[in-house]
Amino acid sequence: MNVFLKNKIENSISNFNFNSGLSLDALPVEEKGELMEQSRIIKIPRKAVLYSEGEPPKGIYILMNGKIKISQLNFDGSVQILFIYTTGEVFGHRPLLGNDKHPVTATALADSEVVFIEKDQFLKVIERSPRFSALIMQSISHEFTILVNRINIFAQRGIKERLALFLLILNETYKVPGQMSEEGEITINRNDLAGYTGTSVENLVRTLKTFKENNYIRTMGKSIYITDFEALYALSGV
Amino acid sequence: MNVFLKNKIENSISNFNFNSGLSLDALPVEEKGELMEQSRIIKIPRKAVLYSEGEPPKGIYILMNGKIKISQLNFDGSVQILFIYTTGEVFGHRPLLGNDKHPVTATALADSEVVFIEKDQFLKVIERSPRFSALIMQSISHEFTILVNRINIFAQRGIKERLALFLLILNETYKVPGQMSEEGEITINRNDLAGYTGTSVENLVRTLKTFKENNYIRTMGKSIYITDFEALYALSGV
DNA sequence: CGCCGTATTGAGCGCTCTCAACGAGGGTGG
DNA sequence: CCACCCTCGTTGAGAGCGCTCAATACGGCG
Repeated sequence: MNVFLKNKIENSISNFNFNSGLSLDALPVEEKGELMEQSRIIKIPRKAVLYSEGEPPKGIYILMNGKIKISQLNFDGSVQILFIYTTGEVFGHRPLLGNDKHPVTATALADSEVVFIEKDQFLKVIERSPRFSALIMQSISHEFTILVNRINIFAQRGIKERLALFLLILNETYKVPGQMSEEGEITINRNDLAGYTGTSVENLVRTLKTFKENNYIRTMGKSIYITDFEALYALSGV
Repeated sequence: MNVFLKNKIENSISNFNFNSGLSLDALPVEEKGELMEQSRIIKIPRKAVLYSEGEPPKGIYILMNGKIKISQLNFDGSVQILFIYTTGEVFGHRPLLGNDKHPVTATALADSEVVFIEKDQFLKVIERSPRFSALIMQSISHEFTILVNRINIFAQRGIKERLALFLLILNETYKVPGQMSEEGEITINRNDLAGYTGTSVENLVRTLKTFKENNYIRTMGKSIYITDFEALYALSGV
């Protein structure tokens, strides 16, 4: 894939996904140190729940390695996956700041490790550091924009288009950082992918099949690899 | 409608709508004064556009009276309405803080007046006031939660359910503040209501018709009045 | 080998969309 | 004042998409 197209696609995708929206790397050393001094590491095995919908938030989390899915349960029992976080991403801070209970459930998709920072510690550092406040406002505002874009996708596009877009997003999520290849191994299972796309498993499988027949993707076991980025990009209509 | 039920419904609806999410009333007098000193009032006649998708944000707006719709255009020409702002609401601050271009277009649904505050002035006050920063972080974080809930709605529910929910939201938007009656006159036209619900005009009309036949709503001319809040609430499944 | 969770395929139905036509109401110009 | 037009709302018919239910493969693990 030529580099111009690659950039164009990544650029568009970034309007619908906020991997590393909030990075503590941009923080001055003092604030970062202060945050980290009370932190501890939590291990979450695959399928374990980090927090559940309805719980009061206890602190914020930074994902060190693994994958965490953020999902919401419907009254009818169906599950919608909203985000999948990967290494380096910060989460759990928004309900803390907004005085909400957790609106979502966080579950490990793979064995994961997170750094946990206590609510009080986090709020204390924020209060003292305008720099940190500004960083958070910037990140959440940007993420707000991204969610608005997503609502549009869900309200207006069919499953083919949505899946095309989410595969491109997942490729970003699953590709190995620092590696030149733009192709990631998407290891999410069909049920979760259906919940992410907002459809049933059967429909998801059928759509994947047509993508395979068109050589947009290929599969090995349960893993999915994108073979034609441009086609998916065109299909997603973004 | 008994007061217990009314509260339950309003409470649930507030998870999907953020009327008055950010209110400057909670600001200390000095900050508010500083913000307002450079402000000016802009009149926007019905159907006029306040700002368009893709423009760089110039400042923030406080709606004094009227109604402003926030919409996004799709590549296929369809329009999704995301919010409808009413008196007292603040908007346009998020792209400013997130360094984004406007992701949406703001159009007057009725003759409106807004207070406009310059970008620089707004950012200056924020920088100086941790109190203001905290207020904004709280508001945007909460709004983020609401958008997450909405994505779920669009991804998982059919048109009947969505329309039931949005009618309840619009009732809050259109009811006269301070008036005891919980019933508002929803004056939005069919095309906009379809764009808000995320469906076609024809489908919208049909769904409205079944609501009328079930006595959930009644219409007078183009206005819609809710007659059975409980039924719509149950239907919305929230 | 049998079990269980996951993936895939098939069939049929219902919902939603699109295209098309018609109706109602308001405004304008003759 | 009336005829016309334009916008908005409503109704009908047919096609296609996406859902559910049901059955069948597949693969790891005891």
